[in-house]
Amino acid sequence: MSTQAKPRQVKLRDVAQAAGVAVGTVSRVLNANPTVTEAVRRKVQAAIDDLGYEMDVVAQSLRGGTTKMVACAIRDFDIPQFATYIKEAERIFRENGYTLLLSSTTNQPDVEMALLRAFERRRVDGIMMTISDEGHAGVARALAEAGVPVLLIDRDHIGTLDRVTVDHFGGARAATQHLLGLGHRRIAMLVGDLKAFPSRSRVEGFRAACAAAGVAIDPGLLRERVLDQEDAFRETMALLSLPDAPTAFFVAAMDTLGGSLRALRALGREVGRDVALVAGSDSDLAELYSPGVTAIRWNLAEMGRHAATMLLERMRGEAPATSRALKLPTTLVIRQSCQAVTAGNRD
Amino acid sequence: MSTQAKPRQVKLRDVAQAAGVAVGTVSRVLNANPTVTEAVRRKVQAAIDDLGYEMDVVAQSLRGGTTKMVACAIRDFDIPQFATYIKEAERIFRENGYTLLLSSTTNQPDVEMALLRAFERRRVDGIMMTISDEGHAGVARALAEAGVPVLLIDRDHIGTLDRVTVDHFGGARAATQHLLGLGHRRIAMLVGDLKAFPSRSRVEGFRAACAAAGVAIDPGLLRERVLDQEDAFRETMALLSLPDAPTAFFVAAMDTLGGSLRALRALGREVGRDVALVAGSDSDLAELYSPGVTAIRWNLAEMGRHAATMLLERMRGEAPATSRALKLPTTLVIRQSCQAVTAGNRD
DNA sequence: GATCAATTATGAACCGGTTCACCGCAGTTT
DNA sequence: AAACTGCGGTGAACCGGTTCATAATTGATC
Repeated sequence: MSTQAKPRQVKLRDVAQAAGVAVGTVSRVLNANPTVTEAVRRKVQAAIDDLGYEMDVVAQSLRGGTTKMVACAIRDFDIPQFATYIKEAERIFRENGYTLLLSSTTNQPDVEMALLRAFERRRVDGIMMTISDEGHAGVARALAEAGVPVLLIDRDHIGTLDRVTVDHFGGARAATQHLLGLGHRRIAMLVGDLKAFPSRSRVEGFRAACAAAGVAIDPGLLRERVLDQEDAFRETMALLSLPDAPTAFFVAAMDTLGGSLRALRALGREVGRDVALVAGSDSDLAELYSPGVTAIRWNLAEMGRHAATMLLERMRGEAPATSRALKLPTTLVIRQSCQAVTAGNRD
Repeated sequence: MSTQAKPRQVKLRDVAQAAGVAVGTVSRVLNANPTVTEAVRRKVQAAIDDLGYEMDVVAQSLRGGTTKMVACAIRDFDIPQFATYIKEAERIFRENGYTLLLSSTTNQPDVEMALLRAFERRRVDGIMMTISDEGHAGVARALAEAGVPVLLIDRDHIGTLDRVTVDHFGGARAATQHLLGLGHRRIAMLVGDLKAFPSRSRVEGFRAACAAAGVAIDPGLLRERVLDQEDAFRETMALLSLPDAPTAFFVAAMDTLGGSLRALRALGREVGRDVALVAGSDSDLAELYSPGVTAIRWNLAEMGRHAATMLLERMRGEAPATSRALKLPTTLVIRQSCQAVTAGNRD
C-alpha cells in the first residue's frame, strides 16, 4: 500500500524505525542476505513499499567501493558506427545493472588523460575507450594507473589491457586487391591518424596488397590525418587536381565518404565511370548511393556486445589473468562503384 | 615534486598528516576557501602534489548532496541526429565540470520510469530526456517527483518542465505546401508514434497545408508508428502496391529515409521521376542521393548547446521560476527529388 | 531445567570527504 | 594587566548506507 506523498527523502533509518528493526537489518533485507527471517523480511518490505524508499546509490558506493558505473570515452561519438557500438554496449551494461557514463575524447591525449583521472575520482568500476595515440607515454601511464579494468576499443596492444579490434588489415587488403584486380594502378588512399591502430592497419593492408601485386605506391596518393568529411573533401579535391590523378579512391577513414563524394560531384566526376571508389566503412550512404559504393563491413552491434561482455567479466574477476583480444572479421561488400580502368585513364 | 608510486589510494587524511594540518584545512584548501593563509595553502598544495592526491567524488557527493552528473535518456541514440545533439550537450556539460550519464529508453514508458528512479537513486543533478508518450500518467508522475530539474527534448509541455523543441509543424507544412504546389494530390506520409510531440506536430503541419489548399487527405496514405528503417521499408512497399498509389512520399519519421529508398529501388521506382519524395530530417544520404532528396533541416548542434545551457542554468538556480521553452526553426532544403506530377499519375 | 550450539538481530564503526561551532593566539583597547 | 576582537585553524559531527563483532533468542540435548 504505497501512500507516500514524496516526503523529503526517505532514508534507510526511517524504514528501520517504521518497521521497528535495526538499520543493519533493513540493509540485509535489501541485499537479500539469507540470514533474515521471512517474517522480518516481509515486515521490512512492507515498510519499504509504504514509505516508497529508494536506496541512495552514492552512500552505497562510498561504503561498498563499487559504483556500478562504467565509463566510455570515445573519439567522437556522433560517428554513426560508434553510436551503434555504444548503443549495444549500453544495453548490455544496463541489463546488468550498470550505468554508462559517456565522454568525447576529441582525439586529444590531454583530454584522454584528464578523463581517466576524472573516471578514477568518480570511482567507476570499468572503462572502455579509444585513445588517439598508442605511443603516448602519458596516456599509457594513466591507463596503467587506472586501478580499474580498461578495455581498449579497436586499438593496439597496450600493457595487458583487454581489447576488441576489427580486422582492418584484412579489410583494406581485400579492398585493395579488388581495385588492383580491376586494373587500377594509381590508387589514392585516405586514412585517419597513423598514430592509432585502425589507420595503421589499413595502410598495412593496402601496402601488403600492393606489394603482393608488385605495384609501387605513389606516396603522394596516400593522404593521412583525414578525420572528418571536411578533410576528405579537401584531400579528394587536391588529388583530383593532380596532373596524374588517381583512377581509384580508397576512402578508408571512418565516416568520411560524404566528403569525398561531395568533392567528386563538385568536379563533375562520376563514380564508377570516371573513378573507382571503395569506402572503409559501410553505411546507408554507401549502400544507397548511385552507383552503390563498395565498402568494408563488420558487425558493430556484435562488437559492442562483446566489448561490454568482456569488460563485465573482467570487472567481476571472471576473466583469466592474461589479456584478451577479440578481432572481428571484415567483409568486402562489392557494389557498382568500381570498374575496370578504361584505356583513357590507364597509366 | 611528484614522486608517487601509486600507493594504495591517497586520502585526504593522508595529505593532512603529511602537511601537518587538520583534515578540515585540507578540504578548505581544495575548495579555495578564502579563510586560509597563503603559507598553509602552499604547504598543503605541496603535500597534495607530492602524494598525487585525487579527490574521491563519491565521498564528496555524499556529504555535499550534489554529484555533478547529468543524465540523458533518449529513445535510441544511434539515430545520427540525436548523436549530434548529445555530442554538443556533452561538450557543454564537460566544460562545466559535469559528467554525462547516457541511457536508451527504447521508447518504452516502463523503461523511462525505471530510468527516472535509477537517476534519482544516483542523485544526478539534472535530467535531459525524451519520453515516448506525453499522456502517460505514470511517466508524468515520475517526472514530477524527480526532485531535480528535468529538461524535455523535443516534447510537449508537461508540468512546468523546461523544453527545447523543433518547429516540426512549420517544417511539415512547408514540405507539404511544396508538394502541393507541384501539383501532388495523393501524398503519402510516414510518421512515428503520434503519442509524442514530433510526429503529432508533423501531422498537424501536413493537415494544415492540405486544408489550406482544400485538398482532402486519404487516411489510407497516412502511416504512423514508423519508427525505423524496416518499418519505413514495409510501409513504402505497401503504399506503392496500392491500386491508387501516391504520387509523393513525405517520409517524416527520423532516420527512416533509407528504408523508403530501398523499397522504391526494390520496386524499380525512380525518385524525382516516378514519385516525389521529401525527408523529414536532413542527412548525408538525403543530400548525396541521386537525385538529392528535399529535406527538412534544423540545427542539431545548436539544439544540444541550448538544451545543456538551459539545464545548467536551471540546476544552478539561475533560471526564472517559470518554465522555459525554446523552439528551433526549420528550413526546407529543396533538392531534385520532387517534380510536377505528369499527366499519367495525376488523379 | 540447565547447557550448549545454531540462528537471527543489533548497533557501532566505517567509507572519505565537508562543515561549523569552538578555540588559540596575536593585536587592540582601557 | 585584564578584556575584547577577529583571524586562522581544529576536530568532531554528519552524509546514508554496509559490515561485523557481539548479543539475544530459539531449539536441541542431556
